[in-house]
Amino acid sequence: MLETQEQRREAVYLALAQIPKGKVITYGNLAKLAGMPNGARLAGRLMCGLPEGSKLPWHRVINSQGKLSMPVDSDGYREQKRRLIKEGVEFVNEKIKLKIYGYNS
DNA sequence: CGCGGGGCGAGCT
DNA sequence: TAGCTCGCCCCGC
Repeated sequence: MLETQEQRREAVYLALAQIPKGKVITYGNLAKLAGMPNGARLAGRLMCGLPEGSKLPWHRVINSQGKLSMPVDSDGYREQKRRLIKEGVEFVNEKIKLKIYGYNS
């Protein structure tokens, strides 16, 4: 199970697809849900390579520090933050309150 | 086949 | 809280 990268990719996508609107999940947790206890970095890599038109809520994926894992001066950062705020997620000093918005299965 | 680096994470100082 | 180190896994050179 989860032998090929395609299977792992699917697993991560499926896990990501079940994150409800208004919630966020960490890379590590996402990988975990996908059946990869130590695939946090892989999850991050997959986010990088996500297709533009993908309906997946990639913006709900952040790092364990409750922050967006990319340069604050990048467009991607602003885009992700904008989408999250639009879903009702609060930011405090560029950080998200995982305690409240964190997703847990 | 080793090496360095990355949208990570946990632990220590 | 900020920085650093170390472990994991995947990729490109």
